[in-house]
Amino acid sequence: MTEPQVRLEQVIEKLRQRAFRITPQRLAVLKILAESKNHPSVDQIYAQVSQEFPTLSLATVYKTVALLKEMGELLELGMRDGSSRYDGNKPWPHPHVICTECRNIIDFDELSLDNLSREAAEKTGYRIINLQLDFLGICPRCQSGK
Amino acid sequence: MTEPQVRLEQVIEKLRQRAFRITPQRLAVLKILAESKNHPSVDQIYAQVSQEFPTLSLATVYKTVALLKEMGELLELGMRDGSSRYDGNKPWPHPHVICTECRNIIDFDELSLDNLSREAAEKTGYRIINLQLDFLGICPRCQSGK
DNA sequence: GTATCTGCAAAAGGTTTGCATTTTG
DNA sequence: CAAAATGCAAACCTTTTGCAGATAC
Repeated sequence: MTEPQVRLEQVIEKLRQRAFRITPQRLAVLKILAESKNHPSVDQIYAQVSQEFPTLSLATVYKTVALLKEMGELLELGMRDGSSRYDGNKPWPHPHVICTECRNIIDFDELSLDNLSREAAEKTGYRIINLQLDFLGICPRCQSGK
Repeated sequence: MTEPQVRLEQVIEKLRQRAFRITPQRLAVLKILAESKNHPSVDQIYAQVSQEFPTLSLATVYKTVALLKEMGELLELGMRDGSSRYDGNKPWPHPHVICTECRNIIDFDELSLDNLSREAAEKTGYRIINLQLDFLGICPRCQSGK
């Protein structure tokens, strides 16, 4: 995991390079995402940043997220219900383990996806751009009925 | 791949066992799903069955799909955009390769997911119930600009 | 005959869009 | 000062829900 403040600087630099503006709202959203080990949803980002910026709108969060995604600086985790969760610290594809009860999401880095990707490309002829591997289950905490 | 007519009989039998009714609408939806190698969406199922049953409603297709899912006789493939595609022939988790241009979906059976599942369970303590592995890319046809 | 299923229309829920206003560089 | 970003509200789209009427067993 990249240090949050380092990661934040990286993304700010990328924004500058492409002449996007560093607004206070963006900066606040960026901060949350740079340290996002909990894979927040847009709603969660909004809720957190709102405390600091009461005038912040959901639309702005959505637009910021879309921008970062387009820049390749944000990993979008599409949930099955149509909503998404985000990882702004490690924006490349990696496996996740998702609790279907409490919706907690953790990384599962023991498995590299590069080989799988290459293999799929060879066997199918597709040019593979992206992949998503999700394990769905019940986390230890929810198993114990906490 | 199970022969479509065999698969159809299997599912009908399961429905009978649980005292669900075999309506003409259900039967028509079931037929499409039993031979679904193209991983149809609800809309596509609806469009196809509508030709035979002009009075069919989307809601009925959704309800049938939900029932089969609950019975474990249908695999739901959650797309990132909130929509879903279905496999009624092989209802257990298996990897897919998805074209982001034409939305064509093919199976990628060279890779077994059972070991991955077990490994994730051991390493994380989660009880793994389900998993989804999707490769996203451009199919050969779309690469050639057809 | 009765519990279940169908089909319509309305509601839901996350996300996107249009546009007037504000702000950044 | 010009171009870009914000914030509001309306629009979108797939899926879900409630309910009256129809139907399988």
